[in-house]
Amino acid sequence: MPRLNQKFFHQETTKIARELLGKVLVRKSASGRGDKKLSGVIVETEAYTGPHDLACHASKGKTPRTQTMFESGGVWYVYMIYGMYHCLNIVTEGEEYPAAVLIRAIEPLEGIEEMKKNRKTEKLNNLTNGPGKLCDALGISKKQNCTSAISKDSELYIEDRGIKISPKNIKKAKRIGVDYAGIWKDKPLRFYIKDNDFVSKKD
DNA sequence: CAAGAGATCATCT
DNA sequence: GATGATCTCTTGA
Repeated sequence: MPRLNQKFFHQETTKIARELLGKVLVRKSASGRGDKKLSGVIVETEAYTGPHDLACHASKGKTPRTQTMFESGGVWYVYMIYGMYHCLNIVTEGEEYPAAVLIRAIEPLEGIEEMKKNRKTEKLNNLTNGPGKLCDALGISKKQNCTSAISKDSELYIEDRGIKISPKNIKKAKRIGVDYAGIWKDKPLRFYIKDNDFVSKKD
């Protein structure tokens, strides 16, 4: 299966956010006994489009936390929020241009039993339907911050398995939880697959 | 079902 | 010292 490469992540951020729908997020971990492979189809994303975007962490400038966003597109940006959850983003566009796409929800594909263990629930539709939940299910933490999504030995990457999402079935909406962002809070920069059960919030 | 509160800490002022 | 790109649980209709 072809992995998304640097060329893909150097496109415009909103385009990437849309095109990530239907792609497959793959988490390989060599921890414990034997290799584990966890994966799911990306069904919801949000674009954080650059230094001018007041919802984007990097709009406050380059700091120890946001410097990951200034890397060349194709590395993971993982941060902790509310003291207890992690959010997974893929950095986009060129070096020194801070932008990223937040992966908000996936539909579980492989490793579902492992995800249930990680999440301590049996409910399939409560495993990965939110940014904090999917990090929990896939065992993602700040260890993955600033690691590559495109290098050969990456434990976390995105595949194109040929799933095509028709533009008709892509919904646009305002982003979640960014009410502080002035005129940027209502911009339609959230994308999700219409009628998918694993989307975190619908309008 | 909706609304509200509490959890809990890295980050920046 | 305040706050957040969230989630879960409790309460009450």
